[in-house]
Amino acid sequence: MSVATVKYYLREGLLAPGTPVTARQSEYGEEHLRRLRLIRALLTVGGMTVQQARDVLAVADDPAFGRHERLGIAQYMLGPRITPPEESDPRRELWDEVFAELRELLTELDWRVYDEAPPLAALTRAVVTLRSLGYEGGIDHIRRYALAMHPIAAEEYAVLDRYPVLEEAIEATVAYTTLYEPILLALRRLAHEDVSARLHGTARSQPPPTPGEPLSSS
Amino acid sequence: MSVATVKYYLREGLLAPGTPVTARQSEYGEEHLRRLRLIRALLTVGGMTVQQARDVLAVADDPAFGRHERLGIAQYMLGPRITPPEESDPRRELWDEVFAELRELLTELDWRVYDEAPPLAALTRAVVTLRSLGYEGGIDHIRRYALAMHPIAAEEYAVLDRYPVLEEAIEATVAYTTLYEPILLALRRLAHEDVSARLHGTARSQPPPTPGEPLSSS
DNA sequence: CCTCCAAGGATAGTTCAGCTATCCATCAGC
DNA sequence: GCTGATGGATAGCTGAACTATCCTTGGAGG
Repeated sequence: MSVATVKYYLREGLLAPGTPVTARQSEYGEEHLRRLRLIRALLTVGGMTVQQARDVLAVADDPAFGRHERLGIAQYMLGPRITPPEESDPRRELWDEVFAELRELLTELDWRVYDEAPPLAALTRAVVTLRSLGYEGGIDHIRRYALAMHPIAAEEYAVLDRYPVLEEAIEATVAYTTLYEPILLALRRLAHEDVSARLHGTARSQPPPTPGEPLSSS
Repeated sequence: MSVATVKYYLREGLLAPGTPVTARQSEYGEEHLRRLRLIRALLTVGGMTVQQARDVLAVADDPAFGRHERLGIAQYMLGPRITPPEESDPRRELWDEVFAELRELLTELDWRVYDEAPPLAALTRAVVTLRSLGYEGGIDHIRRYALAMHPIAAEEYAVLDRYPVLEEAIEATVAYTTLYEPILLALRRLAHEDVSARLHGTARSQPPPTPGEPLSSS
């Protein structure tokens, strides 16, 4: 990573400035290196924008919040920020309908989440999109997913709760929340591959064509 | 969506040109609209790049492959394309170590996947990153995730197998694979929120601060 | 004490993706 | 024949994430 990039992160507020020893020299410690590694991880593996990373890390660093607030807020900042369509938008009706169904599901599952939770908006949008395309976006599917995810989330939370030092817990929250996402998605796809191979053993008996380049025909 | 954008998608090969009725007029049908909706969904909800969307849709349209190949290849094209570090790269050692562990896990689970499967590279990178940051990237965690995902993947595959018309099945594969990802991730975060609220009921008793704007202090 | 140059800071430039706007030629319809 | 919407090509725009340059400063070697 180049010096210019580090300067850029400093400018953008992702990285705290070192304590200036003199006017022309600042001191950077081990925590700066860790932070830099975390930033790179968020941007590359986590696929976050610099904006998002800044906001998340700002909360993580903000002593104005207590432990659980900081963990919770960090969570809130992590995902994409979806806003519902305008009142006037014709798609709003479908949105409201889906949102109501999802709320009902959450009530049924007895999940204690806020109506304003960003992931709920993201969930609503995804389901709305699926249905708009004419695909199965039924609540039964969602319920199955939800039931599969809950124990995993509980497990993860237990891991996070074991960090005694708040700063480390925050950073761990950010890291786990973000970096386990690609893991989850990759495993889903590997599972697809296995299911596919299992159902029709002959398919893809040879290594599949290399992706990345446009395919031969077409 | 503006006409200019549609032209752009045509140029980029995401959308098949209509059959030219005359030199100054082409005919677009219902399938073009569906394709456009799918493209928008892949780009916005799915978070894909135009490049990726093009490649995936190219396979979906390519009659040179059979049903299962096309489903499989589409899967392969969908995810991010990760390449392992160079042989010379010092991080390569860790990469190989993690990769070997993951292979072993997959063998233990009896999942039939290729060593070259892109999701496997993505998985490896995520685990490598976690460990590089000093976090828990143990195989036991991964196994738990894998066991949770497999039945879900099987269920999804069953849904896809019910599409009789190949073209529809392909498009459905792309749609489901991509659009269920944000659903999965959103549910994981909602589950986190529930677990957190459950463990310390007082935390976040008031609606959390609005994300999107820089917070007050900090 | 003077010079030198590495580090800090500011500013402008670069690259790429994803659009967006303009221009021009064409030809169905009046 | 004239018009004007449409297709096609080309160039421009915007934002994100860097990257390169320049200028300033002040401690260290001489």
